[in-house]
Amino acid sequence: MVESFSYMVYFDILKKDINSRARNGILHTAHGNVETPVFLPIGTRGSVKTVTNQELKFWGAQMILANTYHLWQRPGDALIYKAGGLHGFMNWQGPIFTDSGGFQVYSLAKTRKVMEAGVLFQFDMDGRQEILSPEKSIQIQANLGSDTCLILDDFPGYPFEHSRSQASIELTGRWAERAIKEHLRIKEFGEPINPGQKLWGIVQGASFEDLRAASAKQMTALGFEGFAIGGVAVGEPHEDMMRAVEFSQAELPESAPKHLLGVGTPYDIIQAVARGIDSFDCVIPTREARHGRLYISAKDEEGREGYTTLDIRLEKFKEDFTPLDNTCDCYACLTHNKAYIRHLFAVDEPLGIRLATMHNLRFYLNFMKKIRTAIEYDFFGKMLSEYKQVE
RNA sequence: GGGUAGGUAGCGAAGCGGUCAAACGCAGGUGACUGUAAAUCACCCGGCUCUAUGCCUUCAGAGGUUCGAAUCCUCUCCUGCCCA
Repeated sequence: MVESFSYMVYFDILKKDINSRARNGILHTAHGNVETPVFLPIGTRGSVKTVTNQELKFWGAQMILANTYHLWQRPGDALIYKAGGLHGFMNWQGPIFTDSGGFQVYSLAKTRKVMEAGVLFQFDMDGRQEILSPEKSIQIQANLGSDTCLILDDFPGYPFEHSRSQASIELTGRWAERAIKEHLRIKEFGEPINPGQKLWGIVQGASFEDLRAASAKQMTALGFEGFAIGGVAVGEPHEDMMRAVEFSQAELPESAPKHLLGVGTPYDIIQAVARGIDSFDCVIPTREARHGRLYISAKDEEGREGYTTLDIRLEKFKEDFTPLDNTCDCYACLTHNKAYIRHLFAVDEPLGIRLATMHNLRFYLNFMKKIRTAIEYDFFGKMLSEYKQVE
């Protein structure tokens, strides 16, 4: 877009790890700074399920992710625009990242049709059909006023096939050009709610080196202000995901901020940080919390720090009056014990999933803080080599 | 003492002559969940094993009828309710 554009304008790299591509940075947005590497809790429909903005902020959430497709369907971007954009509507003062609806092209594959013009969706709420085009996605995101928005993209599920993935990067590339034009048109002639909104490109190409490289080069050439790596965490092995990250990031500007879409487990995250990823979003901590799965710190036989999970619904916790995680400083751990939280799940008390959600989010947010600290004080290499899921 | 309704897998509860190891719910268990159609979903839940259109032991107990019984008959035990 702008030839002289410098990522330094809004992304500062403060520190680089000596032994890996991990780095600490600050992303400057119209709604404040974000320390990276960062994890974005997901608030698909304008709410991080069961939790308040005040709580999120208190626990250390810096930026949240919302969804174009779902907010478009209900309550509609026109209404959100009137409310002062998503920031005003949900009264979240911090930065917001919006997904383009591209993920729904994948997750709602049964009820949509991909065409060159865009994607024809049949809304699950009322059955009406609408086309989400690359331009439409940008218009909606402009009305939402997110700080970082994404191009509409297309990607296949797993297992990967070269020809299908090639078609996806080509289509995504054509859509990317249309998205940029629309983004610039709105900035120049429209009345965007957030003039500081940045549009990021998305690299696709599954785990194929040539496709990831081609896609990354194309996105870079198009001059995006940041890059997301997509099409991962669709069922492929962890190693394939890391290959996708490596192949993509190898052809992206080092100084640009990079987001890994939809990832992941703590292990996926730390491995991706080591490969140069600056931000993440994932439903794991929130969704799994509602399903009773809690992430807690744990050490292996050798005393190395990692994490494990537990299912709080199990009968074995019926009389366990100890905290979920005695190294955790979340409200749930400081105030309640396993037996009580298990009871709340057993009788379907909403407080159960709320406590579980706050714990998992706090766990993830603390985990990212540990990563930032490790990079800052030069022990990221040690942390990286030791941190994994222990049974 | 008389009458009446019942006794089914851990619990509740269907079934009322074959297609019944027995619906369904709960409890219990296992597994999923990665840019949220997910406070959800799948599977297991008498025993054995080659996990199967397989075998064994079950529907209070005993004994019958029948080719065949959780289902019908007789007696016994137990429980709720009503009458004395």
